[in-house]
Amino acid sequence: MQPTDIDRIRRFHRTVTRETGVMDQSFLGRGRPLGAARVLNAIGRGMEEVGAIRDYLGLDSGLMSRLLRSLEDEGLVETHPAPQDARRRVARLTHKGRAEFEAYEDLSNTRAQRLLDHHPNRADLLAAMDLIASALGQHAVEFVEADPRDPTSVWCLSEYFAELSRRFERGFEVHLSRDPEATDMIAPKGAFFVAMSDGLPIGCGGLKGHDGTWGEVKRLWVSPAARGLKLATRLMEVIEARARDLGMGVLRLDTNSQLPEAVAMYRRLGWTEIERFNDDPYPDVFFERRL
Amino acid sequence: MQPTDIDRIRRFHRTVTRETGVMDQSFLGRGRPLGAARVLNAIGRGMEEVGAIRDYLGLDSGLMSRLLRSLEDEGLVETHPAPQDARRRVARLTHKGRAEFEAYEDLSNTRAQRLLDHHPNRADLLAAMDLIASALGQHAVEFVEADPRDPTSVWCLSEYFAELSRRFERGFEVHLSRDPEATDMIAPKGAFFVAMSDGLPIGCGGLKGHDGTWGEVKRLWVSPAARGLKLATRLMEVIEARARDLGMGVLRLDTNSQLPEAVAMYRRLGWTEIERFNDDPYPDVFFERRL
DNA sequence: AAATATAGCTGACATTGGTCAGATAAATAA
DNA sequence: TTATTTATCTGACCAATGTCAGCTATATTT
Repeated sequence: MQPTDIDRIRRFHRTVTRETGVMDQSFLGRGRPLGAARVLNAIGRGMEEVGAIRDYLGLDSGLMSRLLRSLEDEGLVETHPAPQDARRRVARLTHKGRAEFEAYEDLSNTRAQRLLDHHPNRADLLAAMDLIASALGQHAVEFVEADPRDPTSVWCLSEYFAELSRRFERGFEVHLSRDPEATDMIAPKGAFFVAMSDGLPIGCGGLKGHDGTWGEVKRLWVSPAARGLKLATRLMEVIEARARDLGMGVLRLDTNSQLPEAVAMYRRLGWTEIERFNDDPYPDVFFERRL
Repeated sequence: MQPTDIDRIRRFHRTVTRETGVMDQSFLGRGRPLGAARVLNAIGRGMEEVGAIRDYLGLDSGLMSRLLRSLEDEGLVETHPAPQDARRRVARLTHKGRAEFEAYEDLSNTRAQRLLDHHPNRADLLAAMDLIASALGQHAVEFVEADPRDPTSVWCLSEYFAELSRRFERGFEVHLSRDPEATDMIAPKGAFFVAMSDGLPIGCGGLKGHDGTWGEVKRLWVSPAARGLKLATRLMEVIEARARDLGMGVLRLDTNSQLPEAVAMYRRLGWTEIERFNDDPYPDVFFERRL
């Protein structure tokens, strides 16, 4: 009897649920209830505001307060009133708390590493994980504004260029293309956005400002693992919204007929094809959209 | 900054943990604590013996007993002493319990279906899930003896034949090959095993008995998603153990040089290459092993 | 300034999950 | 037969989690 698609997903779910149970058990080994460990983790991962942690973990305010108190009693966490608003509090790890956080991290990392070591095909396994994480996390994607020179942005851009050089018949060399100056994609002239899914970059897009009169969409990239989830469309919405905020009246972009899914998307989103508006050697299709 | 392999696994883990949390929440929506829902689920999925359920869910005997009692009070479950051993008890769903179980199943199925509907590439997504589930569940694989004519066995065999016809230059047609009579792969003459991972078949292997004097390994197949995890080796161990139990003094098998990983495995396991011992048109490599 | 809203804390309480030491009844060994 | 082992159940207990109403201090609105 052939397993149905649903059977396969359910089996996946069962396996993975068991796995997270094992992980939780190993966390308990550090002598702290799971709730407290989760709060410690959230703080260690950079969440500072008590309210933000509460929302992220879905905790009742009373429970949150008590967990925080127990971490303070252990000497792992310090809380202070937020400078701008003394009703709110920010939590920070002490030295000891940082060490404890790292111990939990080690548990997770070791487990991840062992999985990797026991699998014959890392690349496929990781690609599978990226694909699933993107599919499951598609509603939790955050569009973060970033400096295009940040390491994360640079990584996205390098993936983007690598993809172009794979897909263009004649290859792609970024120095031959009109490489927008980073400062043109930074406020107040423009902007650059990275799509983050659970802390991992899975897409990016830039808005290059042209003397305040018009803007250009550049460097729109979505990780292969996240394609088909309408992420590019959502990135475009973010970029257009920003262009409107910056008072731009028109947006343009260039692309290439060797990227047919991109061309199709711009058409679908209501962009109109126009004449060539630059002398970049790579693009051969040009679009415009009035805001 | 490039995400490391560990980053990618951890992100996967976070996403999937959130997902299971959501699932658990939706289970709570039926007004029953998670523990009780899990027991109901185990029974619905065919686990009957109280002890087996307890082991599967990792519950303390006292807690198990109380959860079972609460399900009985709700009229969802009936327990009876086991016929062979009246100390043990078997639990069965009542009509009402069956309906409640189905309601939980619907929740899971609906969620799975929605994921499927929202993804552009079902085949890749499912393959990714199979790959990960096999990697994570590799230590929980069960080798179940089955009739080779069972639907599950038939499905494995059809996958096996499909693979052969893809990989053999001249294709493969089962009726041209020496198709062992199913009864030769059933006790007491032989055996057929299916490797089950969380309820899904991911591999199989048969032992064909030849008049009690010697045995032949047939139909050794491992699902593509589970390759590289030494599953074939473990299947071979199970088959050899059974051959010994059946008093066979020697095992033989035939294979094909177009399946180099299989040939390499037999060599690695200490099998010795021998002369052709049958007139099957497909194999061109023959092995033997004394027990 | 007074009223209102917000963020977090505290105490009281219920539920759930988990543990343990017997109790009971049936099976098995001596 | 009697003693021992096994499978489950019961009662007592505890820690963790979750919920709620009210409290305090600060910010915001009127």
